[in-house]
Amino acid sequence: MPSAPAAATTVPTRERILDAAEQLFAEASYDAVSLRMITRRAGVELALANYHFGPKLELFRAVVERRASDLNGARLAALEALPADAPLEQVIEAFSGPFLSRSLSGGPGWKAYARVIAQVANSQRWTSALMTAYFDPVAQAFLARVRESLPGACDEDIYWGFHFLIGAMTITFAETGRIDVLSGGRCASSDLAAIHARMLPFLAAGFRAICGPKNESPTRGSRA
Amino acid sequence: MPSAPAAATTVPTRERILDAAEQLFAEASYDAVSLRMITRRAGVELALANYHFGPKLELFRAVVERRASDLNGARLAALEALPADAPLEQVIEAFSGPFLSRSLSGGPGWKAYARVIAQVANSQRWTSALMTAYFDPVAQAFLARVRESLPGACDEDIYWGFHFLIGAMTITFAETGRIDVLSGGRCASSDLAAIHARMLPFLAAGFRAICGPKNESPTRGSRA
DNA sequence: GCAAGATTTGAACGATCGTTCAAAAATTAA
DNA sequence: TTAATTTTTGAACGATCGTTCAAATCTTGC
Repeated sequence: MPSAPAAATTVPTRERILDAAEQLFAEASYDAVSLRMITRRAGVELALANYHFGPKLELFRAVVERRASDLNGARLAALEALPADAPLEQVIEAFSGPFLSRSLSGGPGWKAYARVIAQVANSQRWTSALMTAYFDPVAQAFLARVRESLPGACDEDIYWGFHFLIGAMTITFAETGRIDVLSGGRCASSDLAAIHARMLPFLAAGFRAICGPKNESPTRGSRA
Repeated sequence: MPSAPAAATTVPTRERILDAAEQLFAEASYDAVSLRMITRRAGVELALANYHFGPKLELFRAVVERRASDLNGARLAALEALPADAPLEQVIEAFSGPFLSRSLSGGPGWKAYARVIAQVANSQRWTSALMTAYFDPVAQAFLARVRESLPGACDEDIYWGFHFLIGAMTITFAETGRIDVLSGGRCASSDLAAIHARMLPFLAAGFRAICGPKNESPTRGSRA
């Protein structure tokens, strides 16, 4: 850093470990990935993982943390750039767009990161320790904007709408490949363009359906 | 089975192992659960897991398989019981209802099973081996009914709608507890009644939004 | 050049993993 | 009752796990 980026700049050990861990944690669960697999892929000695990050859990946390601030910043900027009367579609786009575009064209690191986050978001194991710490503030900012664009909606409906939204986004970023099999190849998990064209209308319509100003009375007689 | 259910019928070893495995696989990932943890909870010797199920992967598969046929049967029955012109909401209900009701009031076994399936559905690891084998046939039957209730919709839109639906259902059954934290306790992951009241309208509206007979041209000028 | 600090190495620790196996116990069939 | 079969036991196998540590190496400040 002081003076010599002359030759091909070598990637620092810390980042090499993070890159390898990110890739492997994207492909398998936390427990299925060993520190030896990570350091082997990074091309460094096993003990360096502990030297730079401490216990394994801290390394995983560091993987989640590394790109979180950039993602959160982009999301917040997109939310703040919205006009005061932005329609729901634009609000959702401000939340999902930064993640989608990074996963689509941010390089293999972001692609892997998106899958790691999908794994984190779908397991109760990481909810309090990771999701709450790194993603809830932005989620709250997003929900505040959703509230503005759905006047009259009650908070609970909005929270549940957000819950379904996170589920749809999560399985999308997880890229399980099930839709590829199910559709006989007509759809591809990796086709983020197809996703982008459909996810927004789907989620916005869903939100509006449950956040309408008057829900039918829950004690309504009809049982169907 | 032959003649003597006289005293308190003891649970066969095979099922005790399956029950313990189901509980533990619901709480943690496949790799985080060891055969020793399973047999310890089941109160049997370690070697019995291998004796009855073979390798660990086969035990996991057996856990998934055990309740699959009952669930699939209930789903297919609900689909076939629909009138020919059933609206989309009823079709989705026929698919989600049997799972929701079992998770809600089918006992702790079904509750755990729902979380295991959520885990399976969200990881590419199990897609081909488990999801395709046990759940794709019913999914195809469901999609056929969806197609009928959305005349004019193209297949790709329906597949992507199903994809988002599975994502929303998956994160719901996973019960990560994130919505509990995010909402400050106003919503509960385990409140399946609240879910049931909102998931159907949300998903049906989403389907209709992307399966409309005419999508707006993707090259439409407006960039918002 | 030389001392001080940061980084890397290589090996080892105890623990736990999935799996295997021969012998004991329980069950079934005759 | 005996013989055949199924089920259970208890112990061990080699392998891999996360973590630790002292020594070696590299980097930095003087």
